[in-house]
Amino acid sequence: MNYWIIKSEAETYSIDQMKKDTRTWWTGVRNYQARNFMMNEMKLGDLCFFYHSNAEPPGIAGLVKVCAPATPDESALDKKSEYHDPKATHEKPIWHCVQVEFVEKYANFLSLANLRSNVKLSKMVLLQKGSRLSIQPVSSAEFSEIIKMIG
DNA sequence: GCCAACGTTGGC
DNA sequence: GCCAACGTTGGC
Repeated sequence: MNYWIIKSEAETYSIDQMKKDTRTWWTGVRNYQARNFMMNEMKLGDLCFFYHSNAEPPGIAGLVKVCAPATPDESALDKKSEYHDPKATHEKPIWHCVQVEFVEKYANFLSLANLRSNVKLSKMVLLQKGSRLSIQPVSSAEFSEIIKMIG
């Protein structure tokens, strides 16, 4: 089992919307490193912290799990989508995404500032300077430490 | 709203 | 293949 953090702008797609939808394809990722995590490393059942970026405050809002493996991201092929990529074709879709399923919304929202205050998490990808990757790996030690903080 | 950090693009 | 210019991310 691997662990992840997936970011979403709270204004665009929040944990509340995730809860309402139950399941959603994680479309719109247009970064190769993040895509490669979804295509090559995310496994069914992997747990992902749901992170609100560009939020006030930013932080971990809940938990989801991978419920379907990566398939072509339809939004890249859809001319009307804001995520449309003119270089993507049905033969070479370029972008792929997994489906995730709602697990939990945390009663104790865990802010970025709070995460930074824990020295055990200082190596986390999320907390490195200039780290903007929208899908990031989380070690099992980091995962259990965060679960402990959420309580 | 600012701006540092990062990824991508495209000229050469 | 280099690298300047540009667009985006995301914390503050």
